Amino acid sequence: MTAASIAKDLRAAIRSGTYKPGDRLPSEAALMSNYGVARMTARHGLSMLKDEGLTVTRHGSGVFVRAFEPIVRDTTGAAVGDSTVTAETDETGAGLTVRTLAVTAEADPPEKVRTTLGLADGAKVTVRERLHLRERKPVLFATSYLPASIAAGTPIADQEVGPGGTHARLTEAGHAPVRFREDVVGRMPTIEEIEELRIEPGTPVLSVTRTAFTQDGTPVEVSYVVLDAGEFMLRYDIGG
Amino acid sequence: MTAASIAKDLRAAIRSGTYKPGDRLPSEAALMSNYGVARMTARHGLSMLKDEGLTVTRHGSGVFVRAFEPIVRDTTGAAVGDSTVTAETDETGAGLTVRTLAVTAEADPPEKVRTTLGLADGAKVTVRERLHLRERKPVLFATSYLPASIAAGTPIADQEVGPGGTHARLTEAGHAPVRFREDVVGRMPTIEEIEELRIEPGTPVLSVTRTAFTQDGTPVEVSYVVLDAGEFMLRYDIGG
DNA sequence: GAGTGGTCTAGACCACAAT
DNA sequence: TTGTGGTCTAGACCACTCC
Repeated sequence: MTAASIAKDLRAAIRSGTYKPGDRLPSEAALMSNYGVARMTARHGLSMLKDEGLTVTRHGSGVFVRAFEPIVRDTTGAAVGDSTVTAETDETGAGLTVRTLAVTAEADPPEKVRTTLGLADGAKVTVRERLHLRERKPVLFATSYLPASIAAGTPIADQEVGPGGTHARLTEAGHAPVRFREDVVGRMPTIEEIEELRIEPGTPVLSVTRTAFTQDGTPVEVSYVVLDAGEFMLRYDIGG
Repeated sequence: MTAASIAKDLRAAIRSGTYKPGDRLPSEAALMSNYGVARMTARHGLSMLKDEGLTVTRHGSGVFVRAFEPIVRDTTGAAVGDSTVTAETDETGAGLTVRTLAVTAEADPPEKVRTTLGLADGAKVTVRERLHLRERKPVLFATSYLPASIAAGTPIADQEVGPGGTHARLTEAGHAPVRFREDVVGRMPTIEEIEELRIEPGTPVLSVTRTAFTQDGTPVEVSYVVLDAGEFMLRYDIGG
């Protein structure tokens, strides 16, 4: 019962404000003597808080109370900042930087993508991979798939899509996306995501599958977006 | 490095399908002899998988690969099933049961609620607390606040709100909600949420703050919804 | 160098599950 | 009763941070 009770005490202290975001918690050695327990027990108590996302540990330095100052991502997929911003721009109002990692003009789609886009066997897709950074820390990773029959040969298949992003290019090509579906799940990150987004232990990710449709209901883009849940709030405005 | 490598091996085996959802992983004793490590090391390797949400442990029985068969919750807040369903009904198409835990006709609002609803100091709110269950397992907890000036004296302040739920009653009272905002964050559950929703270790929650507005932009309801992320997918259809 | 967290060992006792 | 996971002890060595 002791590891759990250490966690309970510290949790209560954090909630009550005894320890504020950024503050250092007692060291393992301190907990050992305060509670008269073995080191592994003190450690286990602290690790519970880490698993709950309440704390972050810094090797050689200490255990600190975590803060949450989310980036608000609105319905359009843009981060909400000072002014209206669009996705795919270099700098959003929320201090986000977008880095285009890779663009492939023609690739074989994963089966899931092929069926979502309603493509024939053997049809190719254009793939865009992007990483969003907040003050140099990666916070969002997105992979978009578009039918190569639409995207190849347009700026969508280039490293730089130009002003307005892929949606502007799609519109110019007569495939204006007007309807979107976002499916959101929360889960713990994979090892790859932990490395890619440098995710703190105890932090889940939000996994968003976004599909864009034209007026006649044809899907023109499917995107898989993984967001560090410690950095984001998703905002959906419905109706009006 | 051994605990991590045990986790790595098992993770790879799960991903490759060697162990399928529901399968039992090797016991701690088996891992000890297979890898020639101490028990705590084998345990640590297994606990990593648990923290990643890949496995569930059953005391006295074993460690099992986890499944994910999400309930789809659509934009209206209803679970998507066989037919069109509405929130607040007893049985939704997805086999969800709604239990109304408590209804308070007049209560003092938390400060956050008071400002969101734009209430004067001292104004009261009607509070509704509901729990959704999937085959007896609680999966969603919701607390709704409405201005008592609107809700008190109507069926909204009763245990049973009647057909169509609170929104139908609000509409009848001339406060039809037509616009909604949902703010979604992912995080690890609190201890209370773990108990209330019986959440598996390594499972985050989705925390949704839902605000309903009338035609003239007046907020008429704010709801705080906590969903077991191991059970739900949120679906947002935008535009059209 | 002193203090911090990260990992591992070898053993103990307890609680729960299946039989 | 046997095998499983849950918890704890007491000690070791390592890696990182800060002074």
